[in-house]
Amino acid sequence: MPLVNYITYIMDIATKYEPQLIEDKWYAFWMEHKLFASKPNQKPSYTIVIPPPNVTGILHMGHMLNNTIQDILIRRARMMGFNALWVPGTDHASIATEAKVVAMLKERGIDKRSLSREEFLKYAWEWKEKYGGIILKQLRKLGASCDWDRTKFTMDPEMSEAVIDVFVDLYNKGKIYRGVRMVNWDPKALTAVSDEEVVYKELQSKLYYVRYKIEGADNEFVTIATTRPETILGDTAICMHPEDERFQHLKGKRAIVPLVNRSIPLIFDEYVDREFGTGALKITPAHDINDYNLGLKHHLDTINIFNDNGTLNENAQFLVGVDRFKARDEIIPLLEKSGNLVKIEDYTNKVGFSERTNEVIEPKLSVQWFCKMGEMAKPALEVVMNDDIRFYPEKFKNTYAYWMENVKDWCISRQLWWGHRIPAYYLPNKEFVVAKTKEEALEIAKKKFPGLNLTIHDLQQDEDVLDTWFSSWLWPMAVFDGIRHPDNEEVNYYYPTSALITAPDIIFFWVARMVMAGLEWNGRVPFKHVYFTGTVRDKLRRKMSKQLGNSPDPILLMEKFGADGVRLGMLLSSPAGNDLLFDEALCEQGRNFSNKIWNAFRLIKGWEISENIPQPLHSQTAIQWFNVRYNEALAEINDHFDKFRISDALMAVYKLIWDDFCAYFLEIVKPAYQQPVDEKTYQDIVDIFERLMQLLHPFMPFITEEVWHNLRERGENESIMATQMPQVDKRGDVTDILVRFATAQKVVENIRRIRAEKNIAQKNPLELLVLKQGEADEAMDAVITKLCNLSKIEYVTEKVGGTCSFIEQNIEYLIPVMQNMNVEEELKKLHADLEYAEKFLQSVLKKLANERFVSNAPEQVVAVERKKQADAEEKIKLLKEQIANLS
RNA sequence: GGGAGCUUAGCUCAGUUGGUUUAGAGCAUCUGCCUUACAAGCAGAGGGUCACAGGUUCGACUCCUGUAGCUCCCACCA
Repeated sequence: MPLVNYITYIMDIATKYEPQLIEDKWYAFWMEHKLFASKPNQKPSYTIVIPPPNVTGILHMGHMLNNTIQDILIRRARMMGFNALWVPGTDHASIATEAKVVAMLKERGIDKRSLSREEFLKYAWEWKEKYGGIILKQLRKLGASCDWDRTKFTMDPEMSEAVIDVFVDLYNKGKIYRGVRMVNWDPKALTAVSDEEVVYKELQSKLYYVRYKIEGADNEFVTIATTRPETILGDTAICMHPEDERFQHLKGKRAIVPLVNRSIPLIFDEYVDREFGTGALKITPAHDINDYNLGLKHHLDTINIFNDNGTLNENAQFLVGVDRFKARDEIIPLLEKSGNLVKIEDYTNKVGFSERTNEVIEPKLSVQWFCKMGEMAKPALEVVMNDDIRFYPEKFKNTYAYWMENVKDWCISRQLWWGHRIPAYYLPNKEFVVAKTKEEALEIAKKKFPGLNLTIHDLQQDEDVLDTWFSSWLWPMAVFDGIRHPDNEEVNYYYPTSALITAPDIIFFWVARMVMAGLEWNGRVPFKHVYFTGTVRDKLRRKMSKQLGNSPDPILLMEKFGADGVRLGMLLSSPAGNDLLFDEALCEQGRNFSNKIWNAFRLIKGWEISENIPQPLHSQTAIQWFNVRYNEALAEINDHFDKFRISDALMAVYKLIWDDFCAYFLEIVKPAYQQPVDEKTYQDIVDIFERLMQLLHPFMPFITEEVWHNLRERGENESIMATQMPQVDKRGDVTDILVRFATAQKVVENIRRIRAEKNIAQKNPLELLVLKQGEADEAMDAVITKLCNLSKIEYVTEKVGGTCSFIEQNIEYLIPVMQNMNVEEELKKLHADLEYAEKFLQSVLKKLANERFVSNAPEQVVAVERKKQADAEEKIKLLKEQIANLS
């Protein structure tokens, strides 16, 4: 490598911020000093409980967004003087985990069915200890400031006990019952799933027209249309609309089911849509929820033709043992052969899939446990509608209200082994008792049935476990042991939690139920604010998915851009509730920002400090201005946080640092090349930089800690995390300096534009003439002089030839230009300005000429218009003079 | 089928109770710069009849009505 290139190479490395080592170093430091730990104390609490990720889960972009926001809120609260606690943990995720374990067993050549429940659970725990909770480790990389010593798992012994307590309590209150219902059966997971766990997808399918012979009539048929011809084998009626003229003559008759030759009644019900298909509907009460309801109403037989795994059973008589989809294909030729198939049409319909296994849901009649929701929903609805709990964005209140008003009972049993086993114990006489333990169950049973002479061996515990959400809904209380010990110090201190950060798709599964549970067992809401994040999508608006391969690995992203960079990238474009269109370019922007800060830091550290030189006026002015500007931004940022506008808050910090601090402030106070900086200015710069790092810390914890530590001498145990966030200074009206500085900025921009247009390098000094009478603003002039490399600013009363000029605040500024000026271009620009000003004046005059405006609008508004008029007229006058001078 | 929400610059979004010059930001774009913190950078510039059509008002991006398009939620018609 040639020497010159080599030097450039070394310089490049030095100027880049390298997050990897720095991030690991500081995370270890925070852990070592237990800076995330919290215990109840005198300070007010600020609590967040993590939405527990599946114990099987690995970090994806949704987690990144969600947890970044939680960390920001927690870190900020900590610095705002709260005792901040973020409780981490994982969810046992019955179906997902059981599936993983079954898969693991299969790999080892073990069939789940060959194992006893106890044996299986042993493997499951083994799996959990070995592979579970990876996600929590990954969160550390992100910088998550969770109190890790408090990590909870929904199947920890005390958590499980709470779940069982709650079940028993609800049962005793009469809110849990056992019943035969049509449930959503997942034939792959072999369990019922709740309505919320079913997702409907549109499918291209067929509509089969099949005719049924009318009993006792020759050559008379009724034709139905169905998408599931295999269920014909379970038909127990045909239904038509009572007012449908086409079928009046069939009233009271019966039909014959094809193939199985069963005689079934023809019934009439308004449920049937006369327009659809043939107007006749086959009824299979065992395998369709609507048919089931009609069956109840019309007292129909129920014939279950499916096994639990979705194959046909003996009741079907045909195709026994064949899978339901294969049976659909195979029954068609049979129907054709028997002369019952009329025609087949293409048809698009919606089919329910299990969210967990992606298997087509089979409606199935079975005995399940249910939890009554109606009574609990009422108060839970109330607290959201009256803003005891606030939703961000607010629109989700509607969704929530609709669900709560139409809430249905919750199917809480699952036919799995991994989970909280239902504490119901069956007796030899088919009765059951519900109790916390088998021993307690025995006591109750003995009292209830004294004649049975029961022993512990007569009791058989229910084989099912509870829906995973039946433990999740207790999470905000249970992590503080607030179910078993409702009045303990921790739950009294930390509960209700401050904010819940979650995704809107679990508003019913989880959020609503937590509210119910909180009110039921604690009497208070579980959280004050609920912030709903959007869905993370790719830049083409597609959801992140494994199949599309459009989901980046967050760990790799953090290695590439730094955790700080990725955190920033996640947030830069994600207002609450709006989908985040993720693009690596956003992380790049985050990384660039890290680098910008890093270089500002390098700049300052490179200066020599002198106690012997006085503070220049421009530096003094810049410091005065920046402090006011900081205060203004701080107030704005606080306001954004109050409204949970996190990305707006970030943008405000971002601009404060990049635009105000780097682009203006540092450029003003920067000493000339190889010149020292005066002590006073230096100290103020460090102070300002420090306060900026504090403001940014919640968003970018790592780089801010690194810079903060190196700005001054720090003690071994000090951390930016433990500092107090600066507070808004409300004293005095200080907007004057902001206005004056803004004007100075305009002047600077004009001079820079002229330099660019005239191709005059920054190193060549310019003179600035100001056509103004009265006092000069020396402080701002000093700033302008520094930023624009002026040799002097002179106040004049008359125009000078050979100058470029511009107007700011109706003051004319002139710059003598040595080179030949392009008069034509100058004039063109002036004419454009003039045209703009005149058009503007016209619009103002038009308004003022409107008598109704003048008489109706508030005085203030009219005054503003008159001021606009005066200003515009003055500007036009100046522009005309300039044009005259040049012509 | 029912409900909610959205439509502002090329993209993603702000725009607080109607009136602060003729609508803002970030990114992207264009032009010129390797200037001594930073080319992952600096300086400057361009870009929008606020979806459409009406209405209310002295005045509408903002309020009302209708139309079109998009998104989400709920229901689950075979």
